[in-house]
Amino acid sequence: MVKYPAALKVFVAIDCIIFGFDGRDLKLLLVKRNLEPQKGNWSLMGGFLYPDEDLDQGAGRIVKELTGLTNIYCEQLTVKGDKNRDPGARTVSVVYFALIKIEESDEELVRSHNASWIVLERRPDLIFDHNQMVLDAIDHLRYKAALHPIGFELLSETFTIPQLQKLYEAIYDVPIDRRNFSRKLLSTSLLIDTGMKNIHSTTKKATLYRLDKVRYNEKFHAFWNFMADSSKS
Amino acid sequence: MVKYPAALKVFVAIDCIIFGFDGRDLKLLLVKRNLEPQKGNWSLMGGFLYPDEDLDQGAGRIVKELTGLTNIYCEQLTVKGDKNRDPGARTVSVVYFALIKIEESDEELVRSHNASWIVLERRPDLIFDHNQMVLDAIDHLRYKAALHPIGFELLSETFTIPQLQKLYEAIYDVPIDRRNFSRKLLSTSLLIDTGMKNIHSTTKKATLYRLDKVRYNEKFHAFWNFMADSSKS
DNA sequence: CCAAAAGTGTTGTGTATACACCCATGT
DNA sequence: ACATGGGTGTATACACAACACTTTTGG
Repeated sequence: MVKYPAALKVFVAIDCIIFGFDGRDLKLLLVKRNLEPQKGNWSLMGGFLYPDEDLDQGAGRIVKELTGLTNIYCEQLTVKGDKNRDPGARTVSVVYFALIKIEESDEELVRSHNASWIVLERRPDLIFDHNQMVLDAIDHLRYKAALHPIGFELLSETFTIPQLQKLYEAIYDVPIDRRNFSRKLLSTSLLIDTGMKNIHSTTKKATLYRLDKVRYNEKFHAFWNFMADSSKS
Repeated sequence: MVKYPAALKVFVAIDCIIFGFDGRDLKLLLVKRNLEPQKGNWSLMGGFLYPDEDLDQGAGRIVKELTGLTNIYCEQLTVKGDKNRDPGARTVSVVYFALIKIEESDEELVRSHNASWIVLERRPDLIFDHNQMVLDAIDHLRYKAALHPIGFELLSETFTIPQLQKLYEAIYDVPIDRRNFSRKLLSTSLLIDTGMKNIHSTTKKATLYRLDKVRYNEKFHAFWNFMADSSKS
């Protein structure tokens, strides 16, 4: 048994960037802090890593605590460890990237944590280096959604192609040709026609599809070449 | 000033996966440990994060200590923090991914650390979760090299197109058509003809190119669509 | 009947692939 | 001269972008 020098120990935090989509805008789930430090300011949902949990477990715990959801899309994004990033103490923060379906999250729970869904472009200034974390996450979302079919994680179980298109237009902030988009999506064979129509429409009712989960898992790792260009590592 | 509970502190290590290419094989720079724990077994080069350094600085320090090199391609890959990953103590390890030009590394220094360049496919079993880290890194290399021109980081300042091709064939373990490869590379306008030829060849001498660093930096983030498919996150 | 949104078709352009052919070099 | 490897050309298929047209629905 070897002893490591205890002076090297640091705090390990986990911060979660939680994206949602309401049909028009991309949103972030942010917390208005009601305890020190930085009480009253906005931040990402986070917490310290517990001694008895793995990193992914910790992220799952934090997301569940805020939204009530368990089986969501959640992946590790980066680690931030600048020596002065948290003025309270040397802290290394593992940043997680989560995509959830807003309407499945527990409103009650969200409110009780003093959190809200905030439109991405209208987000407030965040504490510490959380602003940079969000910028990293937006880059990552654009990068990843261009190559892998993760967009579905932000929509409900059934969705229409026009809804999906609005999502991609929100992610990349560009208009997309309706006809080419539709054809490309249908050719992925990831969509299953439910036979139902979107009854909420006031004009022609769009077809409701659901995701073919088997094909989704098979095809997830294959490149998609979906959006022609994006940015960032 | 707020106090965080000190019991939550953990060790933060940095482990570096260092890739090289010798013209035929992809290689890893691995260390045969000469101190406990796991003395005599192979591992990645690593160390603890110092209290007065940022994470990227720590990775730079560790790579420099082993190779003597400073301005190399080095990016954060993942964080591993399974609660039992290091039996000595709860440790979170930040894994870095580095690409270096083998011939520029300091042989003396490498030897003095009990390290060697080992052909990727013939690597020994590594300690802790280092095997998984290497697998992650190979995936990442394939993924990234398919989209961004990082291959150049593994070749010398001047290189020939056939050399570059051998590198990509090693990365993806597939044969590539010489003519299409050449055309695709030349069309990137990342290559500058040095006017020199590879004098080591025994047949027709290939043209030596060097990287257009300005264009490289401009184009780095644009997708490349280089290899048709790869795998992984 | 008309406006607005959904669905389907066509066509041109560019990019990737699969080939064939010529050139330079050392033995 | 010939074997080996480097360099250039071309035809085909396929994917993508830019378009026009038809259908459904509520008012």
